[in-house]
Amino acid sequence: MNFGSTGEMAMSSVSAPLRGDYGGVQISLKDLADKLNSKQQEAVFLQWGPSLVIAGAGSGKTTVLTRRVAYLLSQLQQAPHSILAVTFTNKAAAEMRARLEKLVGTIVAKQLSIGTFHSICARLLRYDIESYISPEGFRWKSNFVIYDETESMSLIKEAIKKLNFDDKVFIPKEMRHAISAFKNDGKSSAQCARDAREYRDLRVSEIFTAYQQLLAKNNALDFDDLILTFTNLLAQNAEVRNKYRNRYKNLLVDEFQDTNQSQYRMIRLLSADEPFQSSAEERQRLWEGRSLMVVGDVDQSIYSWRKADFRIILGFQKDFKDSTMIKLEDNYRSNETILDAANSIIKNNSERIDKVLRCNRGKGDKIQCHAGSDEIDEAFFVVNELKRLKARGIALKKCAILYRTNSMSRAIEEILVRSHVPYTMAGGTRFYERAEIKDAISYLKLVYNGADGQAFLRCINNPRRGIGDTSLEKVSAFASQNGMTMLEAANRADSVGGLSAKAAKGLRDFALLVERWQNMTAALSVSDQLEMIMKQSGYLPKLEEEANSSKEEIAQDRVDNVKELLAVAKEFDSSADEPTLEAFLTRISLVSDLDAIKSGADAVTLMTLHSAKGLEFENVFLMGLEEGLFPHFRSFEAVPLLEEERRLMYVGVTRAEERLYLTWARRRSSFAGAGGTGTGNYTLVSRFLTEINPELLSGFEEPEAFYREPGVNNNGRGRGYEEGFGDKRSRFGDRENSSGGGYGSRSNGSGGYQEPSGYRDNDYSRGSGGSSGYGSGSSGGKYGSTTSGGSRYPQSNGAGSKGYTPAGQQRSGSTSPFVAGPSNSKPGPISSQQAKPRVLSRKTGDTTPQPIDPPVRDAIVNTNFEKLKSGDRVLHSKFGTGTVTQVIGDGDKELYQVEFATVSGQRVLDPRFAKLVKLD
DNA sequence: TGCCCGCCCCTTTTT
DNA sequence: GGGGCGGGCA
Repeated sequence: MNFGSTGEMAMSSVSAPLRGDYGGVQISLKDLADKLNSKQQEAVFLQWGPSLVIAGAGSGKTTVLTRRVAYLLSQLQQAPHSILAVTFTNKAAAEMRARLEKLVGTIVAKQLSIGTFHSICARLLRYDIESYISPEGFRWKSNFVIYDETESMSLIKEAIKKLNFDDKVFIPKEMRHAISAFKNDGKSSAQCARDAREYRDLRVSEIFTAYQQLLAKNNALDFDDLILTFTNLLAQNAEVRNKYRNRYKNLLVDEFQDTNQSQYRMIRLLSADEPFQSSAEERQRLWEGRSLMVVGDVDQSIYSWRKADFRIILGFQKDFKDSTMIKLEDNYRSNETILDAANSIIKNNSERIDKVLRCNRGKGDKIQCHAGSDEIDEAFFVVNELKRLKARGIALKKCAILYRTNSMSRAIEEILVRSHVPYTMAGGTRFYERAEIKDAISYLKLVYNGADGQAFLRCINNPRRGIGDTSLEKVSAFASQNGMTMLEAANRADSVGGLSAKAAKGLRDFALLVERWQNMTAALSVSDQLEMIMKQSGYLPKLEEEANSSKEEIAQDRVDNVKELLAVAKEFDSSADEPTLEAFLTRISLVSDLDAIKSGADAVTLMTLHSAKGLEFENVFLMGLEEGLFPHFRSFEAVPLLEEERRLMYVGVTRAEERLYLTWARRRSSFAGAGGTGTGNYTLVSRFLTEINPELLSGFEEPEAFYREPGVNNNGRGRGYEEGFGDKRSRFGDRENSSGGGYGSRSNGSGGYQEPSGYRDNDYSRGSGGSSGYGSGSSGGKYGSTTSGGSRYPQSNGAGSKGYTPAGQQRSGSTSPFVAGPSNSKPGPISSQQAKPRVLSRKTGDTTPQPIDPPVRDAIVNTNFEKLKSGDRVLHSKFGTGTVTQVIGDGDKELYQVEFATVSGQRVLDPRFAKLVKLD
């Protein structure tokens, strides 16, 4: 494949549509080309036909896409409704729309179809799904609902149960995953049944079929169905296919590297008749008046777990023979240091399109690295750097904290809250996943689609209507016997045998209530409906009563959340183009919390690396750079998985414009982290960090050297954290210079510290012994990797990583000058115990110079805990809320006596260690 | 029917 | 270490 050529410019000339069709957008070529480089211009000014734009990180991809749309409108005189732009997230869609509004005006922009694959498919299916019959013979009605993971999971369970399969053998979660994978590959259950060769495959296909049947029965689709169903519909129904083909003559697809087979098939079906076999002339005729532009970057493909397949992008030119390829390699986002780091990381991957990011900016600061002693310490480092940046006049909203897994947000959040640094977070406890929100939405879903059994079950006895599981089973059986929905069966509760009078009445009353709401749908706005339903159902009164009577604050939160949903509905009523219940439910089903990030307030942004794709920040903190966490231990199994992790690292690094911080914790106490079995595992720094040219880094040493730091660190940290970068750099530079011989004297001067490379060794052996650490050795174990022996590294990391060796193996312990350390630490066999005395010695006020871990925490904790006074209300992570009853001591040694409602008696807490958050 | 206890699994990443 | 779910008991 020749990725070097840029191909032909045009396939044909413009054929002008009727005047006015294109909304009268007039933008001159000069304006369209303004500030674009030649490659960008080339992409914007392409004529008809298919094209592939390889757009490196920060290469102005979104600008090209929006200008391209403007060009289609103004120069190729395309009608706004002929343009379909597909993005990967709702947020990206919103941003593209906003930028287009500025470019071509609100009225025209409103007529453009911009959205995610899911939202576009959901919208189009509303019109045409009734003409669709699935390969299994199932049908849906236009008022289908979209099932989220939980709802789809209960259907999976139901399917397994219905088939009398053992859910220990066919684990629902695995089944759901398998079915999702099939769907993303474009496979129906009928196809799976045909393809099945083994017993298990066949059973899985049966579960798949049963699941689809249940979905149809509930008139529901899951996320994957949205795309697959629409794609199948296009393939199946020529009339529908032609309708959309004639309408959407100009397709643009962003983040094309994250497209899966099902999505790609949809694009092909929409774009032009199979161009694969035809002659060049035929193809030219087919593409006359049509265009397709896909934009992507293989190096940023991070969704293979969702069956995204970046090989699609590699094969695009084969599938679309006449496609033009343009590479955008000029990066306008990051400084040279950051780009060099990004390039040095990604070059370790084998499967890529050759591409180099060229820098258009200055060198910039070195990348700041920091090893925290644990995740709290790591978080403190980040927060203190944030504060320092802020003090230098840098707005918090220009900063982002990125991490591999959502669970990592807890530590940093805690410190942010405690330090009064405002933040916004994507993900975490999701609003739409809260029980009360799902309850409220279920009521709406049931009103909208009476067939929705999941919604029915969620609402029927909530609030209590005296209808228990036994009664519901009878209703359910009656419903399926008579081909009814649960709601219909409830309406005929009298005919259902064996119900108590109370249950029967409850069911009937409920059915009537829902019916009444259904009749009022057309007359009321969404928010009015929701408000009415919440009141008349007794749901909101119940919550309010709980909030009033219960001492739990959570009860009040529930009320507030429902009111928040009401506010969302009100906002929707006033802003949506089509403020219908249907549109509201569709939107709610497809939003993610990523979309909710506010850009107004000055707050630091917290999100996962995945969520960060497509965004940019002046200052980026990348946390948790530890083997097992990032790269995640699940990726150790195979090279392609590891390469995806590396791409994720590449994405993270290239988010930064000016400053990049890379941090990790030498010990992580969360359950996850190093993939261990629980508390306090020692970690290894991520291999990705070692892949970066050391000259670009400040504060990073090869792992075995970490533990020689004490002398240096004491000096440095004695001066606290309120110093500039320059200081730090020189400090580390110092150490670099002295590496080789200077440690001996240094250690004497500082009292030294037990060389701990041994305990790391020891930690390994514990790890491989199976009790802790990752790669627990057992091949069948949940966390078992392909790791063998004492090495925690997979055997398969040959693909480009620089032969990284764990520190403990490189240096086997006793050659270090530190071994002959202070008298209070014994040389010789090193046990894991020795990790602990470091902390203990601190507490006893030992005057010997401190090892590296505690001073970090202390230096920061001392200066940052919040001064409390008697009467203050505080929140403790474990004991809940309480009131300060007494302040003991003063200054940095203040202790607080706190009375907690949940814990009998009072407790004296040291604010330096206890996590106390003042409640305002 | 509702509550409580104990167990199990969890922590990739998202539409 | 914790949350969610299921089973058993009041």
